[in-house]
Amino acid sequence: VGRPRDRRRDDAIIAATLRALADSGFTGLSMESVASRAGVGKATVYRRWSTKEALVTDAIATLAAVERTVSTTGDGDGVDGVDPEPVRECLLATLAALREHNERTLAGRIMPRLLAERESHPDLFESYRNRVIAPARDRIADVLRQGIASGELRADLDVELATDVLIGPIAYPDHRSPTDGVGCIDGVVDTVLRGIGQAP
Amino acid sequence: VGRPRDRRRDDAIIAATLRALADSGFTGLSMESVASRAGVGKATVYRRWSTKEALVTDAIATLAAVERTVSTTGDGDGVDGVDPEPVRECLLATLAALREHNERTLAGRIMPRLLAERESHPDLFESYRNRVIAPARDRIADVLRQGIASGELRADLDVELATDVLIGPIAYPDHRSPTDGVGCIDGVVDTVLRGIGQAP
Amino acid sequence: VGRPRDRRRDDAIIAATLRALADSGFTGLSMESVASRAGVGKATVYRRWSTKEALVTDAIATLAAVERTVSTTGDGDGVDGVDPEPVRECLLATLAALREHNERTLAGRIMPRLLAERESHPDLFESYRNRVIAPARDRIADVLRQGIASGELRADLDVELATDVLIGPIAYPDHRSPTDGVGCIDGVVDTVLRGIGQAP
Amino acid sequence: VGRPRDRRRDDAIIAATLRALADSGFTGLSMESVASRAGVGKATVYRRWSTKEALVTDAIATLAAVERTVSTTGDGDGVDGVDPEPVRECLLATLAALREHNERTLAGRIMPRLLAERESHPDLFESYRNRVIAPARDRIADVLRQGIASGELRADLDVELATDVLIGPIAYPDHRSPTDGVGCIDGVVDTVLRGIGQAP
DNA sequence: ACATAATCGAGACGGTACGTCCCGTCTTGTG
DNA sequence: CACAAGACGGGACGTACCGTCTCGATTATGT
Repeated sequence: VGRPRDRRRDDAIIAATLRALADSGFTGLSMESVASRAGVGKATVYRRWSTKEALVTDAIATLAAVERTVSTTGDGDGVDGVDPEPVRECLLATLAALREHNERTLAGRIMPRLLAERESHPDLFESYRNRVIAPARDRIADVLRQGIASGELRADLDVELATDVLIGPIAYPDHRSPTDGVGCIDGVVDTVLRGIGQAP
Repeated sequence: VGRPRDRRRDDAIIAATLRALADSGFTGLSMESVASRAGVGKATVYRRWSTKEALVTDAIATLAAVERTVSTTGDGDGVDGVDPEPVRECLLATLAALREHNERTLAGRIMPRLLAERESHPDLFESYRNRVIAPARDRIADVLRQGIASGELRADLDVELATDVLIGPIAYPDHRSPTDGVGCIDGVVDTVLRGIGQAP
Repeated sequence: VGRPRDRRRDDAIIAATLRALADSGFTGLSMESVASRAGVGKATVYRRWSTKEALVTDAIATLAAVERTVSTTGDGDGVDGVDPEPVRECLLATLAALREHNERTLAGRIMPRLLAERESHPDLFESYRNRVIAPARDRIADVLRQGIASGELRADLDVELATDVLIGPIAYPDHRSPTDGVGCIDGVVDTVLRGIGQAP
Repeated sequence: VGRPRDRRRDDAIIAATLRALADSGFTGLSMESVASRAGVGKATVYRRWSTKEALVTDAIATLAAVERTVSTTGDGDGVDGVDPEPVRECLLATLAALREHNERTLAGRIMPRLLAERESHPDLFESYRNRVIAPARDRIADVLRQGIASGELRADLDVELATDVLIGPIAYPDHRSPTDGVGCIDGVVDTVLRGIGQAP
């Protein structure tokens, strides 16, 4: 009995939390700013999440993982062999999707915040890793495993290591000088595919 | 005329600033905490740096770049052929030195802080990039160029791209799951050297 | 709309202000000490009075004037003549009431503070004069005018001057040596009544 | 041995102390402001007076008492009777001299400061009383005693009480409304001389 | 219909952190 | 040594912000 809670407030608060997290990080985030951004009274926030940790944890849990690229799903057998370089194309498509997802959603801006506060709040980054990073790495690893199966990639390939070197320039685009930078996906893929060593 | 300033205070304040920056980031850093960490009155800090920006900028400027590894300097011709794989060894040594420098000094803990606040304070991250990141990338690029000259590496290698894929797992070790993790330098170098594609 | 202000805080703040004013004067008074004395947060004080001047001005305005002595009111005609020396008795009662009021309330301790800072803050002293001093002088002047009307006092008496000489030892009891001092009301009244000159 | 102290600094410091005392009172006075007003380094002040109390005490001790009025000295017998009202004239001259001295020197501005802080620093006010107030009262009392001796004043006069009522309007001129005010010495003297009561 | 009870926005409230300012102590170089 | 200039640590105060609380208004629900 009594006035029921308005479910739309939940969504507004979560969205406001993600925006505040992207703008200020966990420490800089305050329940007051979340309430203000959501156009909601402070009591309405505290009635649902009693602590900042609980609120942010739930907000991170809603971060959608990158959607599975259509081209990687479906086949994998390559019985017809219509595509001469399916692995290279799949990698390019997957990495481009990751980059686009990173730049479009708040996840790309939230990650460095959580990474910076990993020492003081390791659980938050861990939650982010499971929700966003792990699925993204899985997309790449899937392509790599597919390539191994099809014989295009080395059989002794360490998938995790290869994922590391492929995802690095995507996940941390700020590492290079800003003048260079964008649109290097093709170069990264080719560099890693062929290797930098002189062919024997 | 008057009592001269004590130069030791400058050093103590800069050191305290770096520690505070590593612990709290730029926004979370307060002049009061710096003074307290340095065992110094607040007026002593403000007498030298009137704003937080000026103090942090100067502090970042003192961050020592990683020292040039001895093995990369010296020779490079390899005329006698005593070293069968000089490029691989040089890369391993350089990357290990970078990782060690990252973990030992505060630079490794300061970087994610500055990266997280790059949107609001791009100049600070830019300063850090020039002071720490650029020299570190130069170490790797030097080795790569040396390898190209000696014929061990492809002549058409894009040095910047190769640096990206090599430095990624070192600069951002937290990207992988913590259970995996450490000591993958050999794997990264070998993966990039040989390439992941099936040898033709 | 919103939570309404608690009126009891106003009273507590005003009372604390008067105490602080008596203890430290206007310059020495700080909003922080007022808040502390009132058992109130600083924001609660600033929400009501944005400046120290406004707060102290309002506090002084609440200083109650000395209440009108009962014996001076009421009659004045003296038709029955039952009281052979009504003016002397009335003066004694009035001056005693003033002294008692001065010593009991904070007004007596606040006055020298405001007087000392009259140069820098003349408005505060002026407010005090209107609230406390003027009513007190009026009590005496009333008695004097009544005495003139009844024929007990000189018709050509300058009421203001007579008030001056009568109120002086009451308002500034510290002027005399502390060893002498107290309880001289009778002497003052008789001295002023009879004059110090040899009767003609 | 060594450089001797400059005696002129002592005078400058004392003068600066009195000015600071008049402007800010004892609590508001700081050694720094004294040194600044005196055009002297802080160490020069502390070399001579180690505490603020010692400095202010010495400064008050230098406050000159009001000089004895010429008309009160000299004769006093009045055997020839050339002066029909010597007491009235002497009182007027003495009170005028006191008022002039009060307004001209810093003593008049220092007194309310010390009076306001009498509770916290009774010794300072006591020192001031002995140095300034007591001599001033003595000037009046001398005239009164002379008048008693000459028969012009009542033989049973309480000199202290009469001094109280006479000096009040001079010592505390701010008690009256500022619109009235100045030049009331004649009125005060006549009022006290003749008394306010109807002549019998 | 309508009383009930919980939700909701607004804002008061106490507490805390921080930058500014000021003071007394000290440490220089100069006379 | 005296003297000024000024560095130094410490502390007080006003500002701003946050989490908790209290209010009046609103809104479904159950009788």
